[in-house]
Amino acid sequence: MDGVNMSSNSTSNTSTYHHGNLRQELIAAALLLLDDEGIEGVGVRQIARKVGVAHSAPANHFKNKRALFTALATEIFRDLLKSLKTRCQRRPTLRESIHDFCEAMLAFGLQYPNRYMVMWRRDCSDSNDPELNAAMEAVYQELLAILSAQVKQKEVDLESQAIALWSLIHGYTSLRLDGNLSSGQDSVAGISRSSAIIEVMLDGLI
Amino acid sequence: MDGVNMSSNSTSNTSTYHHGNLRQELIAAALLLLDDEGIEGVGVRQIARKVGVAHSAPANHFKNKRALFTALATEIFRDLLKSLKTRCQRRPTLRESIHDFCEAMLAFGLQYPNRYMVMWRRDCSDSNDPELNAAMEAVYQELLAILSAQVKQKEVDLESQAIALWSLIHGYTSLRLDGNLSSGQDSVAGISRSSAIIEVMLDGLI
DNA sequence: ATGCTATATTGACAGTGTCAATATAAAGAA
DNA sequence: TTCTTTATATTGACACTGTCAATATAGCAT
Repeated sequence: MDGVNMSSNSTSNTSTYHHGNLRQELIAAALLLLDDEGIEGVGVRQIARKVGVAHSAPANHFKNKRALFTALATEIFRDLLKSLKTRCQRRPTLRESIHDFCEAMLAFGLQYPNRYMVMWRRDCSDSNDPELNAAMEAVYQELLAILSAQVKQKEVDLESQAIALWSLIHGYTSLRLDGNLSSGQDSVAGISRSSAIIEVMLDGLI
Repeated sequence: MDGVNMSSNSTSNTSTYHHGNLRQELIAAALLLLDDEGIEGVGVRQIARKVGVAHSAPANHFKNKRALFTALATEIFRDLLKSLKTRCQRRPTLRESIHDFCEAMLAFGLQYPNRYMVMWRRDCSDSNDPELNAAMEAVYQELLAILSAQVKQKEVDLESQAIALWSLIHGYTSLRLDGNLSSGQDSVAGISRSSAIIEVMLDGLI
């Protein structure tokens, strides 16, 4: 209640008491571990070991492993959004905008496959966490904004079109990352498979 | 206490030392456990406990936990295929056939959410297992058969159309099961959301 | 019967997440 | 200053887990 300095960190403050800011370092270490060893490699003790603190130190910053994964997923969603915003400048046609968005999403998944999977693994994180939900919603809203700016009105409502596109790109990326598409299916006739399936969505199946 | 003959296994069905078809019972128990407690609840010891055998008995039938999940996922894929085959009789129009297929897939996911997730979790199972891959491929081929029977030739090749549809339904189902679609989005204007997004795919976005 | 092999049990080991008790460092009040 | 309170870190324990090695048992072929 001192009220002198109100410019900094009125909300998310991880103050520097003992270790500096352990919370941030824990998440950074978790990200490294995630990239290197996969989801299985991300454990409370493992992370603590990596940072160089006692095995139970993380408990001060994260109630439990689930809370840690929740923070991790939130961070990743925010990174994804940043990546989308920089890679998808506004384009003249809706077709190009959609292609950009989808390609950017897929690119993020291919670059950080484990991060991508963690984002959607709600069994690892707290499904009801407001910050996590907000971070995910922000990404979806980015797509919705593209559509609502230029989409033509059809018999199917806008929201359904957004969800369809959202499902398509997420489904394709997931299948790719999980290795559930036969190899050699990544491209066809010189163009990438992702471009092709977006074309299907744009022009219709029949 | 000693002296009493406790060799008479008073418990269950076949009280033989050698269990007969333990492998099958282990998978059955794993399925129950999966439905009830989620993926986290499926453990080697837990399953053994459920069946009533020693904690290390499963090792004779499954090299390790990953092998167990591989067999489990294979079984689930086969169940899904059976379910698809019975629910999707051949329909007069391609539009109806596709709707049937997608609705059946979604229905399976909604009925057995944990089973659905295990199917695609390649980090739990052995990605290179030929039986597992064959079981998955068989489901995909079912969709491909529907398309190739009736689809009109367009500028985009058939395989891309199949992958697009495959991605769409899998993506939508995953989003639903992971709770990543805001509630109240399950239907719109009286028809199910899944029907709406399939319409988007069929007719095209723009 | 005697082996042989498949299968089941037991016990151990290293690893995990989480909790309770304790220690220490920093911030605030006297 | 000194004292107190609070926030953070450590230690040790507990009940788990998956996996391995050694052992026991059952069933089958010879």
